[in-house]
Amino acid sequence: MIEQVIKENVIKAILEIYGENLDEKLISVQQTKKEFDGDFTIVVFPFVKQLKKSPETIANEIGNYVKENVSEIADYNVIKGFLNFSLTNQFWFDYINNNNISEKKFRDEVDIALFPKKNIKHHNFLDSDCKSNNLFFSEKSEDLFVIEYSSPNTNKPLHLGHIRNNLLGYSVAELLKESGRKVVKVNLINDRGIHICKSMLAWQKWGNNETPESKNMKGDSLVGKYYVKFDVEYKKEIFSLIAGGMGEEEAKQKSPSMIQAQEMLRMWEAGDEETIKLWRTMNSWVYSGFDVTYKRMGVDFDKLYYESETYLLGKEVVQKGLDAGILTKKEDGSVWIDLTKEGLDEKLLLRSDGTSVYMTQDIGTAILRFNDYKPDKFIYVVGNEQNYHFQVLKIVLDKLGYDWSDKLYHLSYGMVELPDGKMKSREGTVVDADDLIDEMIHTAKTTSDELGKLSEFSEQEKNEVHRMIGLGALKYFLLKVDPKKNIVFNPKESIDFNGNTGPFIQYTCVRIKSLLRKANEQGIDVNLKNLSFESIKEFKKEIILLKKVYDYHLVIQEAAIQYSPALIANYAYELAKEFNQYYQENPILVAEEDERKVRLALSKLVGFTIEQALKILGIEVPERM
RNA sequence: GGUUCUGUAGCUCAGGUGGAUAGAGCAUCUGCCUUCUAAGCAGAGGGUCACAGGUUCGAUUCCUGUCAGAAUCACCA
Repeated sequence: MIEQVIKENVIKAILEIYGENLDEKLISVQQTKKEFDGDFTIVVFPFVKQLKKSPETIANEIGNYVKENVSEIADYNVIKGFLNFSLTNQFWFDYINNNNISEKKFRDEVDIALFPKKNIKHHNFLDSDCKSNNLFFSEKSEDLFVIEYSSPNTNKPLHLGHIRNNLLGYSVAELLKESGRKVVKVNLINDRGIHICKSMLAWQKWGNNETPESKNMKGDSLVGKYYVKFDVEYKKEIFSLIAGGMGEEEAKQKSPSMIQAQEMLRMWEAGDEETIKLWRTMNSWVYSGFDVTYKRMGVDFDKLYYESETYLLGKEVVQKGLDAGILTKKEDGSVWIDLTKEGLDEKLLLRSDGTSVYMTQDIGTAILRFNDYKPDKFIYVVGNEQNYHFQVLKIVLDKLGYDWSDKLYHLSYGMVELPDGKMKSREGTVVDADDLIDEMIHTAKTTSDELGKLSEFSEQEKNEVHRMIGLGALKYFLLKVDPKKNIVFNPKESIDFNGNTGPFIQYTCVRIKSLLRKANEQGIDVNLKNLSFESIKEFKKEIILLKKVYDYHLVIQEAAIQYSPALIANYAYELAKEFNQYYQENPILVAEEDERKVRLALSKLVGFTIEQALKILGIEVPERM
């Protein structure tokens, strides 16, 4: 790392020139802003107090020393208190030449991940070389991360909010892997509970034995239809009870449908055969629907947990806590934990009828998962509407004596809202996941057909490209935003395909692939090794691009620490934009031989880096578009 | 009311650990395809970084307060 070298030499300079030991924390090496000459900058203001000279003098004296002592430094300049260093071209030449070590294992992995369909002919960035230890691999960390995401309820189809969750979870997992951590992706399926009973009850009462086959409907949609139906009938009942003179709270409790749903939950927890059978059937419909949607989104899991298999453990633990006097039982039989000392309220852990609630189940699954993996960190990708829930969960586990509770991390993300507010499943104001994906792919197809660049492709190949672009646009749209911020999605304005978008970045990558393909056809060697730089006079724009590539591993580490794919998305965009400028201004294939080799090598390196970044976002790059 | 989060161009968003003249995209306007993919490039206009204090050589960034918005505080999940 050249930054470290500069830093160390600044310290040495200060020691030798001024005889002072400078606190390392005062030195920050940052990239020089574009408007100024140089590659890396030291801000000397923090040294002024200790060294008792003017900023300009200090900067010049340090600059001179470092230039003399570090061979990679070509020159320096001083503007006010800013000391700007320029690196030698040789440094960047070496950088390209040294970053082309062949890594077959890596090549195979990426090849399979990126190009599962071998029938499309493609140029692969990795087919010769292009992976380096110091550029793309960071130090291996032994930390094991368990990341839970998706966590669907099996009573309704997935909507746009779930898409954000799934993409975020998948992407953070990929990001952590790329940063050198070990990752296990898990999905906790909320397959039981009062909400599931609601759709079961509605289907039983009004379903006329409909099945996904008989209605030719996706299973999750069919079940979701009955979840909505329950709510409609429930509201009607409350309305008529209130009209009969009952108070609203009482009406909510005494509505026949609600009482029946609660009874069904009791039956379920008691293991009633018929209830369990219905539950199995309807859940299986939902799972086959989810499978389709997960596949389209391109997300996957290493391990599935079902709440129906973990909630009993939660109940057991709660009982133990009760015996130990940590929890309290009220007269009606309900079990609570008192968190008033922590500045929170009392929290219910078991209902008066003995059935378990959300918190009970989460206690159970947390313990089970810890025992399964003994991870260094648990990440829960769950919306910010549950901030309070996770705050409580950590405290409850801690109180119950689980000292690993501080390993839980709630990766809280913002809601996806419509222009007029929140999406609500029960009221039908949701953007359905399958519908939206269809729309995105359709828009990609329309645009693509207008441009007409895929005329040589078969229908099947075209569809594959449209799928990649439509999903690329959707994924980038959702992932480029800081996770904790809310996203407003306006269904009337379609998601962009131009500008700061997924397709823009994909397009840049496709252009590079095209270049390399043409070079290949013309018999031009695109091997990056042993490049000759002697005949190259101007290398300025190339350095700007290389600096961006050089940033890749820094961005990965920072993004991993922050659990933020948004940083990767923005990086990919900046790199793509930078390359497009370069591409526009500099002929590559028709350049003179040495220059052509260097430019191709650089293009290849950039293309590879962009594709890597997009892979972390779950975005694929087609061969043409 | 308590807790947490957000507030940057008309709109959607970037702005590591405080640093130089706050950046992109969309939208509006102007140029660039007989040369490697124009889903592109170049340029113009557009800002009291919500507001007020504080910390210091320096604050969009850190601290406090105010205002505005969101989430949550359920025998829903």
